[in-house]
Amino acid sequence: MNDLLANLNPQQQAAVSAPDGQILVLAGPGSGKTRVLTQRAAFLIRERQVDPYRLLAVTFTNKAARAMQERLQHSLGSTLDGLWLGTFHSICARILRREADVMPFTRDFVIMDADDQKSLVKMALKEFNIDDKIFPPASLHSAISNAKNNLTQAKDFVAGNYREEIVRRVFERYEQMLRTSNALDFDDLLLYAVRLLQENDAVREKYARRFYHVLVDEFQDTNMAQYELLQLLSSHYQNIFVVGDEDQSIYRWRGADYRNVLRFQKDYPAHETFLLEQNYRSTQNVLDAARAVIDRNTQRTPKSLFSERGRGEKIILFEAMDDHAEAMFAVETTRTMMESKKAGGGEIAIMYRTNAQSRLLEEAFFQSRMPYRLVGAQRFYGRQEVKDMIAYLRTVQNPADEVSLLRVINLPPRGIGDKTLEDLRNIADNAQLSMGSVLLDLGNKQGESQFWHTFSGRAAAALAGFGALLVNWRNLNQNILLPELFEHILKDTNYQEYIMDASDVGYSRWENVQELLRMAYEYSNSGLVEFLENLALVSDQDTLPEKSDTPTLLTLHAAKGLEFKVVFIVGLDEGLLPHRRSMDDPEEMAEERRLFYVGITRAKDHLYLVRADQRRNYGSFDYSTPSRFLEDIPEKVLLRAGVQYHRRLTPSLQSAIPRWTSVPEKKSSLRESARYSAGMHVHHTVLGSGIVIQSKLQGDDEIVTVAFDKAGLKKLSATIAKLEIL
DNA sequence: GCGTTACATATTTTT
DNA sequence: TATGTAACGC
Repeated sequence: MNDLLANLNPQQQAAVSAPDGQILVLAGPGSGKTRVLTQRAAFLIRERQVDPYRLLAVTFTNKAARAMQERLQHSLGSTLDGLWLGTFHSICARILRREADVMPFTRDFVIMDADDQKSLVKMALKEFNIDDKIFPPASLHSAISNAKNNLTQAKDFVAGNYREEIVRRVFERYEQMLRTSNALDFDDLLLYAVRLLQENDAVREKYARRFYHVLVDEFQDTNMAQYELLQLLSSHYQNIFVVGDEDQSIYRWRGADYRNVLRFQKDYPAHETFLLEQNYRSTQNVLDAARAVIDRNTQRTPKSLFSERGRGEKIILFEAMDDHAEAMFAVETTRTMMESKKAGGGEIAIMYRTNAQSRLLEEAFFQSRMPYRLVGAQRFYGRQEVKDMIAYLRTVQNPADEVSLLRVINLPPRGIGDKTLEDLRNIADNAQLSMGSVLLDLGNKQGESQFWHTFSGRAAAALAGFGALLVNWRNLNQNILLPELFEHILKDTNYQEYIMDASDVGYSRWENVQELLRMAYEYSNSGLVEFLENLALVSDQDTLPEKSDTPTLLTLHAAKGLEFKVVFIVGLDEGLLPHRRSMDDPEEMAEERRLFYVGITRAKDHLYLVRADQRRNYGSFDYSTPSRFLEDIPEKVLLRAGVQYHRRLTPSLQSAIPRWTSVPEKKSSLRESARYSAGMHVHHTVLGSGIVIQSKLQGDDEIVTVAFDKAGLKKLSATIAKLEIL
């Protein structure tokens, strides 16, 4: 019967075939977590004859949802008709659109993204004349978001001090603006869904009786609203299967609370816990380091990860002279590994704490003339031109959406300035209508509109002109396919002309617009509502090229869920990792530790931990000290290299540490006679001064790689080139 | 409405 | 340091 269980270890099998009820699977990194979740779904469908229709599977990312869908299809080969599988947000959006009748918005509500949310907060601040220096919009928004994640609505928000009173007022106005715009923000999707299920017995029963089994991925990252949602949806049958790892919770700042794992255990005394401790990814050395780091966190379920892959290579701890040398080391070592076929480019990743750190790495790649892939940063959906077009589409779907309307109403410039907008705003307010409704009225009736004469002649004409466009697009939307509507908008607005200036920036902008248009073609069969929802709920992460043969640069956050044969973690200095902003809060410090843990456990075979003794901060050069996390890694799994000042270590310890070295993987051929070592400052009569990146012995010669200040990177033979050690 | 300049600001960003 | 944004002047 059980080819479903065939390739699973006993722990995994037990979890997959666990009885009904509440099941908690705590799965270490690389222990086959996703596999267990997928097989559990397959098992329920095939072995327990659960109709897919009665199954709900929830993930955090679209990527994870898609992966699960594909695997499930693969292992069942049958149809998954009726199965609900999606992200928390998409599932909530689905429920809310279905039940919109009883909600304070209509079925075709739009979803506000992070930028829109920020705009709304700014608009509220402006209205209230609040100084955005004293109350930064970002901090107010995060206060609002936190409240919502904890299921507090504006009307329930109680202010305990002056600051909170400001928050309360902005919150209220923000909420009002969302309502009049017929819009929900990300947090609302969860919040309203939970409220609906809590307050409306009929609706709750409908869903709870449908979902015989609920399955959840990345459970440690759930916030309070998500936890409640799961409880409500599984409230009838109480069959809930959650998979997670407290040690990989790195989204606390977004409301994620790994203590939901503890709450689960408390809320469901009859639950069963399964621990997945066998790691199929990393060598034992990597796991030992990871464990040493994470063991210092409390409030977690102790796990002892083990691997049958053997000890493996030691972990290289490279201390560079400065941040340039750090980048150079990572890139040069990458090159060496690729050239010697130790690893393909696609199997190598360089990870860092902050996006800003990618710059030096990119420069180093550029200098070495090597291609690389940068994850994150350039966000397609964040591009001005993409946002413009989305705003047009959103205005067509929902003219009440003020953020979008204001974005496009004078774009390209069509003579609707601030003064006109102010009038429009007042007239709309007086008539108790949205600005969009007034525009539509003007567009429809032109001079006959009751509003026409409330504006000056020019303004009325300009507004009516745009209103007419909007009316037309809305009609088109009823009658033609989405991509055609899109093309009409482009044509009517001369948008191409507007963004296509002579520069190549203009051209790439136009390309982005066309890419969006291509995506619209894929929605020919569904429509505008679906297209917009997807744009809001699908991130750039999902559009990343899956496979590549070039090394990857990415933040530690972006690395979660991935694995690479070779991993570099750079910037292992106090202030960077752990980040300086986490210093005064133990919870945040614990999260920095988990972040490091996540990074370490991405490595299959080779792990390089890299830091720099001196790095450029904003303006100035600063000395830095090694990350405190490095101290926890047992010396026996480490191989140290690079310059070592060890200001933090006692003299006795210093002598215990081998002082050396050169390129680690060549250590067998290393001889005492190596004159140069990484980090040394050297001078060459022709090439000038520079820093030694690496040095390896080759026969009787020594090949030294030097990064020259002016001449760039050179490989030199020590017997021929005269290199003076400074 | 647009381009310039001065100025503040600099963590992570699943949806 | 460098980057993005706000305010200013044309």
